[in-house]
Amino acid sequence: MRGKRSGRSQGRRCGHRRRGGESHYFPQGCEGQGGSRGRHADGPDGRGGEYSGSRWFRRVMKVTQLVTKSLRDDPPEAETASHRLMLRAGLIYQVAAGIYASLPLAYKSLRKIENIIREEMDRAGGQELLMPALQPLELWEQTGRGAAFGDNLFSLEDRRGRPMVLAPTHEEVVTGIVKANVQSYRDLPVILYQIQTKFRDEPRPRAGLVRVREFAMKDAYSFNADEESLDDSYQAMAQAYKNIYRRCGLPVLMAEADSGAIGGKDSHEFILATPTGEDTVITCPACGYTANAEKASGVYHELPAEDEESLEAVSTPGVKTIDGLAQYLNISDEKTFKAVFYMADGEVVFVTIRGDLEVNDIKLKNALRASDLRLADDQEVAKAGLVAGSASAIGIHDIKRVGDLSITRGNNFVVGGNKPDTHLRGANYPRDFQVDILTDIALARPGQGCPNCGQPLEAVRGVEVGHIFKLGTFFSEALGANYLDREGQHQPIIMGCYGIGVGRLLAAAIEQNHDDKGIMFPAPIAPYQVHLVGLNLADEQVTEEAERLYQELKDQGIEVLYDDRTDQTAGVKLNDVDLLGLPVRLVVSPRNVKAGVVEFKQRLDETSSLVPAGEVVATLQAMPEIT
RNA sequence: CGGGGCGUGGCCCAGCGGCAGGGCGCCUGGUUUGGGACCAGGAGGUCGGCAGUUCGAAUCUGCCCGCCCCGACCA
Repeated sequence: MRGKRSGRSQGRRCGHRRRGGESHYFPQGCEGQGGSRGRHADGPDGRGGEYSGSRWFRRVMKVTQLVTKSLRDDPPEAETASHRLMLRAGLIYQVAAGIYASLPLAYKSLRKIENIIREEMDRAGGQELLMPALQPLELWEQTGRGAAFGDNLFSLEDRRGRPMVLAPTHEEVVTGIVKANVQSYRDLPVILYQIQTKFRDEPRPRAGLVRVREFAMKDAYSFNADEESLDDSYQAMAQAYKNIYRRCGLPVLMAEADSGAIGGKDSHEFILATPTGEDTVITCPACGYTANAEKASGVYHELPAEDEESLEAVSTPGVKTIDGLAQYLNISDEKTFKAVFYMADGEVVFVTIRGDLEVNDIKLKNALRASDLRLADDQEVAKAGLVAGSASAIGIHDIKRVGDLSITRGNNFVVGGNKPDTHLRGANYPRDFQVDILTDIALARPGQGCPNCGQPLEAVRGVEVGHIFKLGTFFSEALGANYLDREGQHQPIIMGCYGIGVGRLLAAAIEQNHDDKGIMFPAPIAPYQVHLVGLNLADEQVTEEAERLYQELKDQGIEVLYDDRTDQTAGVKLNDVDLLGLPVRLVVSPRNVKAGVVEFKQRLDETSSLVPAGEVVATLQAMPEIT
């Protein structure tokens, strides 16, 4: 450790040098960080100061030493921004579909993200552990999840022919660990977490690191004796997640989510908004209500009550759609019922919903408790004796019927006549027909009212960068993970699980933070904080000054990537700087050296400024976000 | 799994029955140096694989493999 840095560095790290109340990144003290910065242990190559002490990261790098190179052209296979930019900037290397190597620059970012996650998990009471990726299939059969994952499970055999899997997640193993180590309510609660590689044989990997088949993931698992305790753990994790995203410089939406086939009551997704995202959340700008598209509910137009009219057939030649029907009869589509046919686990299901609404497949699947749900095809519809385009629940008895709550709101609807070119007016539920299940299965849409405050809802696309679940007792019951309560009774442990895809988070961060020139890294997850560029390094004075500045930054513990290439023109170098998108660019050039200044520019800013060479370090150290 | 697109030096692409090409990059020498330089010389490819058609196949046909996009799927 050589001296002058360490003291002030630690103070800085703890936030003491923040100014003006700005506190974007390190708002909560500095547990778990003590002394890891500003220490200059000699690295394995003996070059002092290039490695951080306890983390053993290389803190500085010369471009001429970097293995990877940027690409001049956009890779044609990459359409989404993060994928394109990560390939171009030399962050990732594709090995196969959905399988990537993280090259040194990306790996630095990933390690930073991991460390932020690690610190927040530890702060929330988590204990880190490592579990095997390779597991016997038998374990997955005990919970039925071998079948549930199906082809998404990477499977193989060991040399004795024993079926094995590459784990897509670790609930089974972690539950076994807890079962072996927890007997009493006194041992609970427990939160364990892991950051490691997981495998899912995704049917369609896409968008670079957004959806891959092998990926680094943080999963945490909570084990609690009762619901209240589970709630505490869940809230602690939710808060930890918020801290993580804030510290990464990423604004995320926390959305109510469907808890899935296994899940218990609560589930939330964390969504980073970007137009190329795979998921849609419905959100209320007025009150903050946010839910994913599968879960969200919206308030739709209420129809005034009317006296029930009698049922009457109308001829509707050629009319097969709701739009066509509304137009033909000159009525609003709100005054019609649509019929939709599904196949749920091989059984035809008849679904009725108001004509202006759409069926939410996930809600329907949950209502039916079906494991496989899809739209019925024409043959299946015909075989069930249903008339597509003119169907209604009236007179249907031998098929399972599901009605959306919207069919109870209003009177005198136009419905199918169950024979071609015929509809019925004056249809009223439940006078004219019944359903087997009546519940909310409507898809929420932007423009509908917020269920909390009634203001119009909006739809936002984004990438899911975290998901937390209350699991309940599914795994503990299947695997016999019980504890003894105060009365000496065996009880299944109540579980929760909490995941963040590390690589996906990086990809989503880039997806959200880039321009047409390249990446714009949020400082906390940037591979280096400063991109030092020497222009015209054939000039000895320039080289001397650039090297001096590099050394000074290195000595001050500032992470710097130094473009020391002598064989590239200014254009190439400056474009590479914009492409990689580190927070700060410093340019040393003949004219700057003559003037005794260094050009200073932030990636987020349009303009640069000239800083006296002697004040560069002080300028950087005055920036709260630069580490 | 359905639909579409694409596989040609390290990268981006042209060629589509008759000698395998261009740009970038790379190597050597020289000139250049603030937004993807210039000159001269040079290295580098079983044209994704297999089979077939043909005097002759990168080019036509069939099968297969791989990659990308849309959809399905995504506790």
